[in-house]
Amino acid sequence: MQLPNTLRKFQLKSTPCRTEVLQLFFDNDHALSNAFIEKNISSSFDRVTVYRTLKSFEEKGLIHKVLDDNGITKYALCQDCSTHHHHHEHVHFKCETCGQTTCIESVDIPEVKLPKGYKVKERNLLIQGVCEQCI
Amino acid sequence: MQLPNTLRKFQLKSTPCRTEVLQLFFDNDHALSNAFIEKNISSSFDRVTVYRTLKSFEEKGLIHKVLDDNGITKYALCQDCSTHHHHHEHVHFKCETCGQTTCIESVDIPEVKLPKGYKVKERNLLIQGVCEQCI
DNA sequence: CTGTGTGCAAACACTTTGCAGGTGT
DNA sequence: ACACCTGCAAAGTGTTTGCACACAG
Repeated sequence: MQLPNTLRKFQLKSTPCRTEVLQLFFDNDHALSNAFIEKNISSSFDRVTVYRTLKSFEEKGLIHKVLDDNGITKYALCQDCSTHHHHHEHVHFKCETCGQTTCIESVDIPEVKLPKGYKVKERNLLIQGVCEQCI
Repeated sequence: MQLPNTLRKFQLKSTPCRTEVLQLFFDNDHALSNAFIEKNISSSFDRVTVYRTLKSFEEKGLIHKVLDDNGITKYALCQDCSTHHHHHEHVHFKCETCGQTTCIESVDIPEVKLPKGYKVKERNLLIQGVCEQCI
């Protein structure tokens, strides 16, 4: 019963697809791609529906895009978006072996001093390497 | 005469396409995408040839991939690859207005302490905002 | 001469758009 | 009841592959 509540909190209608996608986000502690969701979702939804689900989740601030080194888009839950007003400036780690990207919530992106004239809006730090499980 | 020399230095045969692509990298101080090269190259080469040119440049260490927030791949010259053995851990800045991604060579990525168990291989810091010209 | 670069056609992968019909509130 | 979510088909965009020919060293 938590899923529909969360959806409602973000002004999203509660539907089967949305509930199951959200469930996946809760069950996995790494960033999810459209392809991953298609493969791992219990019911089968249209590829397009999943794309649209992710897009509306993002628009409402429930998830955020996570940078990836290859071209595919991944999303992760905004842990504290509701409280901290879109704070997701933590480090992301991508394992070269298993391909999973995890949010390292405990590590903030350090302050960076840019030359004059740059107006900073968003910062993304992606670290690549091998994760605990794959070593 | 500098272009063929550079190519030779990286064990790349000197051809018209390669020379002109390399020229573009020298003329522009921002990261280049395949599309940009196609549009701005003087002679006209096949889209595929440009892809392959970029790929071989990267393999030989002449250019490196630059992260981008949307899916398209961009490359930039490895300024010191020859001397510092693949050192391109500087900050990248992408302007939301003009879309250009520039390497901020002067700013290194600060040290980050990850939790135990992560083996770090590569680090990418992408800062988004508005650049000097677009403010 | 030989390995490799190039062009063309086609395939592939990921994502978006349009529209008709179904569903949540 | 109405807005909006969903599925299907199709198109769009970025990238890769296969093959025959051309070219640099």
